[in-house]
Amino acid sequence: MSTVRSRREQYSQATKTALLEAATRRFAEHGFAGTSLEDVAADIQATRGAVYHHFAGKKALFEAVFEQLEAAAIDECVDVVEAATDPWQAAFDALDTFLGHCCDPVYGKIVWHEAPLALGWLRWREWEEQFAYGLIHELIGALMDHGGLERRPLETVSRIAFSMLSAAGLALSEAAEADKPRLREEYGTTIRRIMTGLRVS
Amino acid sequence: MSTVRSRREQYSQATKTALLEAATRRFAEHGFAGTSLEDVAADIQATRGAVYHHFAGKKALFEAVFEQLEAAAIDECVDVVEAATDPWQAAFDALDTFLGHCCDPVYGKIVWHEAPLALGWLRWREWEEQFAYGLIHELIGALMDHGGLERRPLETVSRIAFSMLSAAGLALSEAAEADKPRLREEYGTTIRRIMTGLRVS
DNA sequence: TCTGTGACATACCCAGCGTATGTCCTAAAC
DNA sequence: GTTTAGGACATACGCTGGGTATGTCACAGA
Repeated sequence: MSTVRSRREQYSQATKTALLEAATRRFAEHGFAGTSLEDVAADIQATRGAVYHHFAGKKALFEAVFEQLEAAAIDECVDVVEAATDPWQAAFDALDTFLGHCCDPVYGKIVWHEAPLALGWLRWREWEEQFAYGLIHELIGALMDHGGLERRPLETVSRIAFSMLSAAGLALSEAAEADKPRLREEYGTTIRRIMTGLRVS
Repeated sequence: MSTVRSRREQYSQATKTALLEAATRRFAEHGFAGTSLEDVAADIQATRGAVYHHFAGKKALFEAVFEQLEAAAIDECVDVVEAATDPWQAAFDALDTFLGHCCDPVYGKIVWHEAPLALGWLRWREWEEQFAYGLIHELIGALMDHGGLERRPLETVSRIAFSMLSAAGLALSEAAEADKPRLREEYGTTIRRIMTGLRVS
């Protein structure tokens, strides 16, 4: 997999990684609008030229940060889903894993707080479609097919489910560290209760 | 109520109103970021000086637009709530009124699409707390007290309810005109179904 | 050793917000 | 009727920050 790399290539890769890390910190701390590329570059003793060499622009840099965080989170959710035996357990385990991730301040702030602001709703959902959205679709579809979940328009139900998760993610990401366990519990049980309330058989 | 106004005052008020209207159109069409104060001013044959005379800045102008739209919508919802006889009818009527409002492209775009982007989540929710949020709190509280709605942390339930409305508002505001009736129906029945699923008595 | 190219740095342009200052015109005071 | 104060804008400027065009240097291959 990893071929032998020239020193140049290694340096370049290291720079890109460092930029991503710095950008992640900056975006999480100061938000998208409050972060200038100048600052990000300065954090790794470079200039904006380096940023524009590795990324197409500010948005692209943010998207790279976003994608990295989101991919990690979704991967973990997919794992627990695949490990589950019935659709309800799959959905609830995924929910719990997701809520756990949202307690990470960096993930919460960037994915739920900043991403819609930075990318706009449209691009944000395009990205989410690639990640969470597909999983939600799948989970809810499975619940309707084999879990006795009342059959309703999948798109609408998915959007609503997504919005509930978004509310939880937002709440957790801006909560004080001390409140997170309680909030996580509250959102978890409430969302589970809402879903089971839709069960008809 | 309306005292006699000097001509100057009348002119000034007319300018301010015209600015608000122009800004509403611009923000609805091109979004917050895509609208420059230059354009808004030019629309009424004025300069940015006029904008800065009447409003503290771009955000303040947007907030004025936002407040105007939101106040009108909430007022109408409050009316139907007050006309209702039981808490479930109140909640469902308010929901329906709300969904109706979201079909207005201007309201939908500005309040649900642009406002969070323009103001950030925090300031947005501060505003919403003043409008929708209070009403939702009240409605859900009443449902818990007298409607047999399962008693759960009010704050969390309100946030989740709010997020569902937000999803509906967002979906309706970006839907093609032809899809709106169907979507409105789908979101309405689904949300009602979710709420009744939480009834325990 | 020479040349090409990748990895940046530097320098510049431009949009757009905010602000400081200027101007005109009205309304009131004298 | 003249003066004066202040409101309602217009004009001009500074500054931040994203994007782009160009320059430079080191490394890799011939």
